[in-house]
Amino acid sequence: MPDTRNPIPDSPLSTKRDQLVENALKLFEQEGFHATGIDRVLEVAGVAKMTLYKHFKSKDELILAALRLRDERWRNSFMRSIEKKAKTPRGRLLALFDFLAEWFADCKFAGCMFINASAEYADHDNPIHAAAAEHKRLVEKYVCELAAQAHAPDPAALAAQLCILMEGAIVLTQVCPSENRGCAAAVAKQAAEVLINDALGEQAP
Amino acid sequence: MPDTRNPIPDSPLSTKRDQLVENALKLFEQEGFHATGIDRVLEVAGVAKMTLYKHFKSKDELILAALRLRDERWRNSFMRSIEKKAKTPRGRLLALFDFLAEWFADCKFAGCMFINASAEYADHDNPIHAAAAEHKRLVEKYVCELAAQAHAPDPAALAAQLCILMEGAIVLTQVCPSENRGCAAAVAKQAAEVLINDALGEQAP
DNA sequence: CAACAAGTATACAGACCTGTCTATTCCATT
DNA sequence: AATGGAATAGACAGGTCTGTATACTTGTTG
Repeated sequence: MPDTRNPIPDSPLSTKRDQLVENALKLFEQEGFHATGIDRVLEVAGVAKMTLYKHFKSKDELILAALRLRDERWRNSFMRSIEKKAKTPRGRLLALFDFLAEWFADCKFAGCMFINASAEYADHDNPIHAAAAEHKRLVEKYVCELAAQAHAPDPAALAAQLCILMEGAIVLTQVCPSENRGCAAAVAKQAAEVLINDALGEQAP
Repeated sequence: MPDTRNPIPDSPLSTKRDQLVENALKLFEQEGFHATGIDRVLEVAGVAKMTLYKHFKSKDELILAALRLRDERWRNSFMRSIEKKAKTPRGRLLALFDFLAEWFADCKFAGCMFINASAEYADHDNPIHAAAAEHKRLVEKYVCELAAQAHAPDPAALAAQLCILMEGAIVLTQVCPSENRGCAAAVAKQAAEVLINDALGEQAP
């Protein structure tokens, strides 16, 4: 089998498949899933249609690949950022919301791709919707681990509360981008502080 | 001008226009906006295509009409329910989440139509997106009034926190419908209790 | 009865969509 | 030089979408 990768092996766009997923990800995020046609993806990626259908069975498969890439990247960036921002478990629970603030400040912020996917593919049995649910589950699992490290008496309960705050901040920033909405992350962080104090006790370790 | 309304005047479906908006509302909510074609709406509503385009300039206008109806109905039901559930301002702030729990329990719950609209029409200048933002603004305004009646020192801040909790519960219930997700409203209510106590002081009036 | 407003049925234009097919080119390895 | 895998361009099928045009029916009002 010949090496068909481009001159820089292991570079992010080393294969046609990667180019497709990469550009599909951007377009689906910015424009939506139904609103982004296959032809638009091909045009932006600079790839022929037959190449797409050699790598993916259908548009839905491409969407799933884009969501998988997004999930992997987002959670990696999320966890690395949190762990860099604070060293104590309690500090990290608060840092969740600093991460959100930075994300929202990106001028290309277009909401959470997984929430958007759930909205467009409402059927819960749809693999796309299922992928979105799995992403949220994994995020909550990580937050739950942080809560456990902070010795919360009921880590799952605290994690559930904090995740609800996170999702709420994401949604309000997406729906109401202007107004005083830039501060949704800050508001959520203040609320989180109260909830964390309530769960862990005021004296922070 | 002749009275072309059906025999029962002021009934919910007294005009063809009402039939269109009513059925469009249901379909857009259950299936999504892009995924619901005009023809499907016409079929379900039992109305001819020309009639639709006599009443609405475009599909987007129909979507806007459906969203306006939804906003009016949802907020009415929301406010009436809250005010029935509790008599004290503090109790009403908590009752927000009982309303959500009932909403989520509906087997046809398909998330918040306005969040979904924002996802499908990402451009903030799009009138559909703007209508969604306005809806959220009005909801928050109402919550803010409740917070003021409860004598919160900073009603806007408390309302912002509670609204973030509400949106988070809505989104998580939509994205992760199964699992232990039915309890998102209950988790949010517990968090709200802590936040309300923190804002108002423990002794409830 | 005549006029008119509202709605209907149906066909159609034109665009766009996903997915398939074919014939060709490129290029690395053998 | 020959082989064969990967990608290409481009046409195309078959469907769906929005929106328009036309001709017809119905029922009410004056």
